[in-house]
Amino acid sequence: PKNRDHGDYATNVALQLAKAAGRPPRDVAAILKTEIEQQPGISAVDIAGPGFLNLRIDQAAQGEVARTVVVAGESYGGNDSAAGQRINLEFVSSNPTGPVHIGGVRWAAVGDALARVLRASGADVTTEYYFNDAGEQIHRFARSLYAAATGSPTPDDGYAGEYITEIAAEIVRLQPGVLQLPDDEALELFRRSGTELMFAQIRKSLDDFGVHFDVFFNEKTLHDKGELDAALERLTNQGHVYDADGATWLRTSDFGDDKDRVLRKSDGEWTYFAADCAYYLDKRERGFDRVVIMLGADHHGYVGRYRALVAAYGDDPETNLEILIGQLVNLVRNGQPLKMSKRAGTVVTLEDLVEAVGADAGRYALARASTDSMIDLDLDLLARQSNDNPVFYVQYAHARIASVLRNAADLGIAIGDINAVDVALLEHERELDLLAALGEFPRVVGAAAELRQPHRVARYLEELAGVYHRFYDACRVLPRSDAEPTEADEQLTRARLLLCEATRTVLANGLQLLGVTAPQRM
RNA sequence: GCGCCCGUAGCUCAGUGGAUAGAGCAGGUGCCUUCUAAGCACUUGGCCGCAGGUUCGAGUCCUGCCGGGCGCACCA
Repeated sequence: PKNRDHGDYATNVALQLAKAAGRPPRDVAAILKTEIEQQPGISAVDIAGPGFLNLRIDQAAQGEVARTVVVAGESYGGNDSAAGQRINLEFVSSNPTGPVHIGGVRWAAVGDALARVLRASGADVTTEYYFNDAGEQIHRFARSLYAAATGSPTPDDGYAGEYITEIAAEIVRLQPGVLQLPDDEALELFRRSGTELMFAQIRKSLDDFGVHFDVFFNEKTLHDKGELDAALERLTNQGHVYDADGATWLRTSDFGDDKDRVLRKSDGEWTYFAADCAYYLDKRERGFDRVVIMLGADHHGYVGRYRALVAAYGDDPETNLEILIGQLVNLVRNGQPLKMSKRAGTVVTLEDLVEAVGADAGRYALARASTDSMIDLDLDLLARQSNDNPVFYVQYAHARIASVLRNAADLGIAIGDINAVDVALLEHERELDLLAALGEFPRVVGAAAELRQPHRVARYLEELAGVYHRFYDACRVLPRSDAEPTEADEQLTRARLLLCEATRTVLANGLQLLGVTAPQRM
């Protein structure tokens, strides 16, 4: 309950059951009260208001949370809310024609945190990055590199920017003869080497951000292995493909899409969507029963066709597919919106963000917001390293505890035999608040996994950090230098040290789920 | 025109149909002669966009409207 006057735990289950039971809520509550009162660890059950059940648990049972947390250690927070699910989680997947820009960064932070939260909740997760290294945009990329290498102007439909000239120069350095080759051969070499160098740069920047994908999947392999043909054949056999205007179409409108989609254009080229069809099938054949794709709001129009292609295969879009749409990131500097323009050189990349504010501040700022809301990222604010960014509030709590534990060790004070600690001594209001908060963690992680909302973990950590700071302020852990502790004092010290270690564990585990470091000192 | 997301304190945002709507920042007043003051305590600040509806109960669900963002290709 929000209000501790309503007990240590509260439930509205009697209100929920009243209709089905055909009895007034308070009558249902009375029946439950009798049952619950007999359970071990329960000290009181009260019926309140329209039929809430407010439970109080024994002091000792409350304190056991601290011991449970410390014994579980790094595994505390684990739960089974997503147990047994085989999930392929695709995110970022920005084109290998340039660095990961700020839009993709949000998914890197949120997607990676979601993967961690799902794993902690029992899911078998493979994270995947899809490189669109086939098709027209790669040819543009190659032409842009070639132009840059020869000092020609950027093609009208090409890519500009410093990274193009840098990569072009790198290719010329590695392949000194490239400019003497015939045009088509040179272009092919720029395409191949350019995408490889771009891959490497993208992987490096993600790596520096602490995001490590299990699989980097190249679209080109779908083409090379004939998987588009196989997908087309399968969809044709299912009876959902037709020819019109010289093109080959998938009748997605049969499955709720706005209009049918072209698989193969009248010029014989595959569409991007055809590759999507093959890619989905590839994932399914690799054994994933749930294909999860995170997309920016600027791509939400694809949801309909994705669902339709899944249905066209005979799969169930409700269970086999999940598309998570996240709103876009606005870049702000000094409170003014920053327009990104490749020509003006104001493109902000993942590398820029890490360089400007560090991976911790960047990841936390992105991961603490609900993906349903647009966020403004103020680079100056983040770089200031003040408590404008709540990450420092949380990290500070961790560092503060680490300091207490260091001091305890210096004084020769140890928790000792963990089973001998008398956790019933933890009875101060601030201690009980802290114990209650610690006990919530597994449920928070489970909910974050189920709802695909890793930001819940961040918000929880901010709450927990606050509860700890208030505990720290009210409850002295270590003896003062001028004190002569009694045996009772020493027992309380050990119990509080255990509570500190438990809190430190949860803060560290939570930060780990967000891919943020838990510092020993600040 | 159609579709998705948002509208909660001065600002940025939490809030899984429950009890008196929260946090950070900003503003005000205090607290370091002993474990980290990147902290704590107290305080100022709310027609939860508007109007209906469902419900024992709505910031939360439904409908309509207003305002903002994004999207509606044989592009990628």
